[in-house]
Amino acid sequence: MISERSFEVLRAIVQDYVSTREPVGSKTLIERHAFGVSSATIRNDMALLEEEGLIHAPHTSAGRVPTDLGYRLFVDRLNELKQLSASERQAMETLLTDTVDLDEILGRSVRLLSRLTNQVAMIQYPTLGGAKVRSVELVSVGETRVMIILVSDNGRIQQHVQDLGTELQAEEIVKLRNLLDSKLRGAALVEVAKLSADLGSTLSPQQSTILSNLVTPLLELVDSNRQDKLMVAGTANLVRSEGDFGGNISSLLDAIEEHVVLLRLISEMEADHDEVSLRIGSENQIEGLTSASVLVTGYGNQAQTVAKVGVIGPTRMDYSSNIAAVRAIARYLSKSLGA
Amino acid sequence: MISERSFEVLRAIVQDYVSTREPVGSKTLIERHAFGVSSATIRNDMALLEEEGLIHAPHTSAGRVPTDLGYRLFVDRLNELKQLSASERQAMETLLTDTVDLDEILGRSVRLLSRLTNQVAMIQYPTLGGAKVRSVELVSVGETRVMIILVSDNGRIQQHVQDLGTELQAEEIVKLRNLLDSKLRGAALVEVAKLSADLGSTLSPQQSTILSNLVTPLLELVDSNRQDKLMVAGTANLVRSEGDFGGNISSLLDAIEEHVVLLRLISEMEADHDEVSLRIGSENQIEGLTSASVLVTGYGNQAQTVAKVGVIGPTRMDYSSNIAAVRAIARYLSKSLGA
DNA sequence: TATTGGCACTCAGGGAGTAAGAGTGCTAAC
DNA sequence: GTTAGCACTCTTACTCCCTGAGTGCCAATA
Repeated sequence: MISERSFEVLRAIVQDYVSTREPVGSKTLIERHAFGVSSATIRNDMALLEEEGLIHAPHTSAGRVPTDLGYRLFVDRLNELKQLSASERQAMETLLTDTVDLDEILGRSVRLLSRLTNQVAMIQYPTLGGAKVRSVELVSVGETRVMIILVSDNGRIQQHVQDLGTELQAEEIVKLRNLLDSKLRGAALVEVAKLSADLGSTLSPQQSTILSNLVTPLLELVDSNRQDKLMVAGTANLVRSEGDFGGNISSLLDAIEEHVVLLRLISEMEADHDEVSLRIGSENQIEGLTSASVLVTGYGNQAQTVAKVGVIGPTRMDYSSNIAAVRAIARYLSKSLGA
Repeated sequence: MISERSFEVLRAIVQDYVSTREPVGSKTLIERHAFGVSSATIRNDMALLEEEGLIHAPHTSAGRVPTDLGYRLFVDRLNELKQLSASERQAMETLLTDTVDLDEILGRSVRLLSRLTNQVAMIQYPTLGGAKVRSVELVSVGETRVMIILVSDNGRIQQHVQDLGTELQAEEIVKLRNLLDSKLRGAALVEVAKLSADLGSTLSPQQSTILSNLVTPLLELVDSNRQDKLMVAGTANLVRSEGDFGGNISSLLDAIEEHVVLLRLISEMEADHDEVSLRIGSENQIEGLTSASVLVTGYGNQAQTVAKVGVIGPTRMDYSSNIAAVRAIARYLSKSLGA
């Protein structure tokens, strides 16, 4: 419907507004961008864009600001992405070296992402997805307590300490461990619940009650993988762009601290490997996020999306750079986890 | 030096300013508090307080605001602390039930504390202090990687995954585990480094290189307990009281996200069990925190301080309530960890 | 000596009025 | 379809002024 030049005008408006933070008018537009036409022509285009709901004037005598819809169109037609700068690549490389610990990797990654984008960055802990059980371990942890360790083949390790009420002999623990491990090893995590049901046929009544005391937390471990954790960094960036929100930052910060809410949102957003999913402003129905944009992509090992990385910021953000940065971090994370 | 009534005036100023957020003048003061004297007398007292550097007038025709020194004196003479309200007690009770997981306990506690105080709350992960090794475990985690688990007698469990480069037989792992466990079990964490030195005399050269590959991360585990972790909640509260800072919130948020800085600060502050340590405004030399107050107390099991809990907020905060809340949470944490 | 009433003085904050400037929409001409 | 021109609309910043809260000081009082 809208002409090619009109779209170029939209793009210019988005770019200028993002960099200057000020409504952009027809005159400044032709000064900065070499359209071959006069300001009057641009004005006509702008009127059209406004009619389409893509831009909007805060007041009569002001320039125009992109609407959520405008950003959306801009992003959808975004073809060339910014490259990371040399120093940014450098930072990535430094990050890549050493670090084996999952927490460490994720922690460094969020911080880097938030610095790269100047936004709030978040990384979802890898979920088990279609992962399999690599091994189950039981370890005595003093008195009546036992630590259950679940190792899955995506490298994630989870543990839980369970109080069994009665003291166990070392041999008993070994026996139970062997039983659990042999039954569950190699099974998909999804199947663990089913498999655990028909265990313990060969055990004494006492032992089987103990076993059931162990299985319950084990299932919770598996399950806690779905309602998993989130790591966030760079909230200070939010305050810096406070003006871009309606001063509603505190509710936004609340929403961000409520990891549960974010996780739900994130998991709703479909983003396969190397694809980016984006919710702009009012596209988010979640309270507190309606004037923010959420940008995520998936990461994970071996072609299988395991979790999401992304940023949260004002709708007025540099989508192009941010998408590039989020992708880069996602690729890096995938590589790290693949190892 | 200053008279009893003058101090009462200071106290009234602090209280009024904290609750109204506005400089308080002599007239409003006698209206709200029943001093038996006239406003002129109060003015004389105020002049005295100002001379002492305890209060300060933002401008000539405004009321007075407490200085950092004023808050300090107020706090030092604070004798009656506010009680927690019934609903607050209720929240604590609810928190007390169930929950075994350390992360869970700490997580709930920070959130509760931040809600109780309307400030940024923080909890330092329990350090090992004088803790002892309860057991050391080695668990194979696929291919060439091994998980090292260190269980200490304060209930803390730490693990690390180490890539050994070569694949190990199950029996070898058991053997190494037994060796490590027998040597280190019961030892104070501080001694681990020394004890680890004279291990492996009975092993083949190949095995002893593997062993040293295991000991290194083990020592790091012990050591990582010193530069330990921090959990923070309620940063949104900061934004809400933005006006109380010089609009410098973003640098403050940065400082808060830099857990390392906070940890250093916290560890400098001496706060034994049930004692509260407080830095008011400029008493903090750390950049970004100079207009904030940091309030911490210790918590831990068996009469031994293990780590700190506290809040960060504007110097204009309700010290009395906050101290009460921080103490209550600390007591709760101590109780939970004692179990 | 401590307290008080009185009074002149100061100054931030809140309108009201004004001028400048940016930007628009419209129309008529190219 | 594009452009120049123009009248019109608002925001923003600035100035001026006024009001009210609050002070400091002084002389009188108990």
